Amino acid sequence: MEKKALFTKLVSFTTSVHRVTQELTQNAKSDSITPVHYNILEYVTVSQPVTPSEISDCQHMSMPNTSRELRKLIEKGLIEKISDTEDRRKQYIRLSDEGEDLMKEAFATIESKFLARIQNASKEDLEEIDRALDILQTKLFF
Amino acid sequence: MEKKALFTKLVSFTTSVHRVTQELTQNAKSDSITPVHYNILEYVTVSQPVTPSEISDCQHMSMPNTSRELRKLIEKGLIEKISDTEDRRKQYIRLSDEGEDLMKEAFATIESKFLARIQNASKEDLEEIDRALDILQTKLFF
DNA sequence: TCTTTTACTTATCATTTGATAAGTAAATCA
DNA sequence: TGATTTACTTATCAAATGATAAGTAAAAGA
Repeated sequence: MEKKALFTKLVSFTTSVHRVTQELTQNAKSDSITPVHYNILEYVTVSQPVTPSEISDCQHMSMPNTSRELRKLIEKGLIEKISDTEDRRKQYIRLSDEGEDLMKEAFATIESKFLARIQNASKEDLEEIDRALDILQTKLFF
Repeated sequence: MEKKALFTKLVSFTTSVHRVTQELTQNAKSDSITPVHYNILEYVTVSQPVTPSEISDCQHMSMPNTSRELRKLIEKGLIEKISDTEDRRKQYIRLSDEGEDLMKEAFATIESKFLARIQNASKEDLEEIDRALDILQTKLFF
C-alpha cells in the first residue's frame, strides 16, 4: 500500500531531521545550559510571552517541574517573569536581555552551520527546498 | 536576504517536526522504557546490527554510558550482543525477539496515528508530500 | 616482541529529570 | 458568601543521565 511506503519514508525522514538538528545545534547550546533549559529557552524565544502552563503543555513537563526549571532560569538571569495585570494568578515568561543575547548567539551559530550545509545548493535547489518546506509544514507537520 | 528567510522557515519547520514526532511517538514508547532506551532501540531497529561504538557516536553518548545502557537493555531481554568472529574486540547489537515485538508494536502505534493525521489528504496531496520528503531528504537533511 | 591503539567494561559520583503530595492565592461559580 | 477551580509554588524522593578515572583484552604497528 502506498501510505505504508510513505510511513516508512517518514520514519527515515524524521530520523534525518533529528540527526541534522542535533548537528546544527551542537555547540550552539552554550555550556552550562542543560537540554531541558535549552528547549524551554527556544520555545520562549519563538513564542514569547508564554505562561508557565503553556510551557508545561508544550514541553510535556509537569507544572511542578516546569516551575522549578523556570526558577533556575530566572536565577541564571536568562528569563523574566511578569504578572498579568488582569488575572493575577497568571504569569508571563519572556527572555531577559541576557537571555536574548544567549539565544541570538545560539541562533547565529546554527544559522552559520545551516549556510555551510546549503552552500552548494543552486538557486533552483533553494526554491525547491522552500516549496517542499511549505508543503510539509501545511500538509503533514501542522 | 533569501537564505536568511529560508533559515527562519527551517527553524519553525524543525520545531513542528519535533512536536509532531513527539505526538506520534507519545504512548508508543511502552512504559518502563526511558527516552534514552527508546532512542537506542529505534536506532538498533533501523540499523541493526550495530556496534556499541556506532551507538555511542550516533546517540552522542560516551562509551561508558553506552555500555551501561546496553547492559540494562540486555538485562531487560530487549537486545542481544554477538561477538565478531574476526575481530574479537568487536560486538554487534541487535534486537531480541522480545525487542522486535516491542518495536513492532511501537511502530504500529505510530503508523496508525500517522494514518489518522493524513486521512483527509487527497491522492495529489500524498504525492506532493512524497516528493517534498524526497527533496528535503536529499537536499537538506542528508 | 614490545608498544600503542582500539573496543569495550566497571565503578563511582554529581547533576538532571520525573513523579507525587501538599499548599497558596486569585478567580469563578452556584 | 462559600465552594470549587485555576495557575502556580514548594518540598521531597527516586530514577535517569552525564562525566570521569581506571581497567581488560584483542589487534595493529614498529
